[in-house]
Amino acid sequence: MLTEDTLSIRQMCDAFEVTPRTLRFYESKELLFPIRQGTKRFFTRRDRARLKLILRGKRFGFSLEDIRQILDLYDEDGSNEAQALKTYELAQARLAQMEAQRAELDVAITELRNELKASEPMIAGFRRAAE
Amino acid sequence: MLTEDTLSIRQMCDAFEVTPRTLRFYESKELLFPIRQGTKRFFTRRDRARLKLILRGKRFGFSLEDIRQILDLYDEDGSNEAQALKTYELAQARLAQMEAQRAELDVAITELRNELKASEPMIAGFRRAAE
DNA sequence: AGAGCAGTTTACGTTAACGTCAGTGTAACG
DNA sequence: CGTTACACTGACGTTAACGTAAACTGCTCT
Repeated sequence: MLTEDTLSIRQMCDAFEVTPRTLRFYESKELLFPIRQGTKRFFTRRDRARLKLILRGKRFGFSLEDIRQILDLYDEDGSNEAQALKTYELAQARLAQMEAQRAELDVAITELRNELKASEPMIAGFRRAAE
Repeated sequence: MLTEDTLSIRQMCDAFEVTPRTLRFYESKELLFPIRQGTKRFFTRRDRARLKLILRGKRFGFSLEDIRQILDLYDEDGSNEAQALKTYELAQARLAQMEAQRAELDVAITELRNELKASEPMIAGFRRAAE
């Protein structure tokens, strides 16, 4: 109970600067698995580790669904071989996706950087379009 | 008239690789102003210039609303230095965002790559065992 | 006249990640 | 026992940028 290494929903919110709604939402999406005593939630250190990774993933712009799948990597439940292999392949696919995304971003950055360096073309471009 | 320098909606779609729905949507959002003859639309060279910028803006990650505002600025008063500056600053801010995003993406890629390296031996073991 | 396009309007559907009530419960404080 | 403080469960609302389906209208060719 109180002596356990768990946090109430409010403590959890304060610790990670998220709303209760967010934590409940993550639970509904099977990203977190707080202990349910009666109706209340108690978040374990495992939940905290997962939330930390969830928030980091979000900062990187990944969807919650992506994150949920990646989280299984960190879970390390090596009990099931087929599952491990599957998550490994998922991670590989995800990595390829990320690298593609980065490549696109690089192109866009380079382009925009050139526009800014030239400074005038883009502005002039908008002028022409509006005449 | 037919001799005018305009394109039908289909010609416009083919030229820019967008759908009719997209062009109608942009018109409803006041990003484009095709001539309406009866019920049909005819896109002028001005529409084409604007669409070109709209698509470029989208590649840079600007929202349609951002783009509309920028285009409108020059509609009302094409020769305002302050407005040009505002556009420039918007682009700069967006570039900074993209660069930050890229940096974070790099970190994520590296981390995920490490995870994959770490689990490779285990996976290899499973593969051998599965033969 | 009929078929067959191309184009049009209207309007509901989609996805993500929660926000925002509304109504109910529970536990502790005074 | 009443009030305050939190927590819980639905469930509808929100934003962006279109997709998609339904039901026309208008032309042209045969």
